[in-house]
Amino acid sequence: MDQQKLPHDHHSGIEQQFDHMPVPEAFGATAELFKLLGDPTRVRLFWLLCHCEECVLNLSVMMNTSSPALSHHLKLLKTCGLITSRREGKEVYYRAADNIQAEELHHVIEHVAEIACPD
Amino acid sequence: MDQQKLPHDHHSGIEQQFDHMPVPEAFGATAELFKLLGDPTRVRLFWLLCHCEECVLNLSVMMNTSSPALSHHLKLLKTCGLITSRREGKEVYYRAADNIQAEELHHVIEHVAEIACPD
DNA sequence: TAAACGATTAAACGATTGTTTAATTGTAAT
DNA sequence: ATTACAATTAAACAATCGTTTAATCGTTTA
Repeated sequence: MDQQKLPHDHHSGIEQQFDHMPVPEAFGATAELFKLLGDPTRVRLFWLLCHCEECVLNLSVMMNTSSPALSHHLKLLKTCGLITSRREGKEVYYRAADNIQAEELHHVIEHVAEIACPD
Repeated sequence: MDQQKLPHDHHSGIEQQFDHMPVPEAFGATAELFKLLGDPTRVRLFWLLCHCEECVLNLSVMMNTSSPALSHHLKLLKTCGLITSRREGKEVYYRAADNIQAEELHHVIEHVAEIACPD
């Protein structure tokens, strides 16, 4: 929102206020996070990983999804830092990351979806 | 997650806990909301409407987007109840809806995007 | 009632996304 | 080494999404 004049002047004082409107790029990372949880499989998977740490095979059964598909979703969630993983023998365990973004998004899921979370 | 046995037993007590795991449908509405804000244009538009009430033409200039495109996004946001509109003469004014979902998502945007919000 | 203006809708296009199937990598046990 | 098992990667496909262009709808004013 640079200094240009708006077509209509509704006397809302909006022009001065938004001369310093954040540039589009400022929202890119946020949109990316939301897009990640904008898939039914993925938001359910993330919610699940907020409540347990499990290996891919168990997760795929809990989620009723093929493991290649799940692996794909896990990779996306991990790339954005929403979940972490550790290998133990042949298995890789995933769980929600321990950061503010993950906590806040978990909270929103609970609140918006009105899902009763365990413990 | 019905009563079925998991492939691996990691003794985490996860099986009992998630016998009452929410069904996939429970996450549908939440995913829909996140998907809505998973677009850079739309999340920026929503953020803008959290801070002002404006007509489509002004919004399209602020957003640097064509009005048909903007109209499309506005419709989506309105359908999910994140924004409201009122007509005044030839113009239609939009603003963020006054509900918990909108407030909470606005808060997440601020927090995650680390955007300094006016006033 | 015409003309002008703001907003919305419709159709079409290119781009992105999620799933499937098959092949591959990594680790442990025989 | 070779077999078995868990996880990931690759390629291909249908489906969805966001933008553009053009046409239409609704309201106000001349």
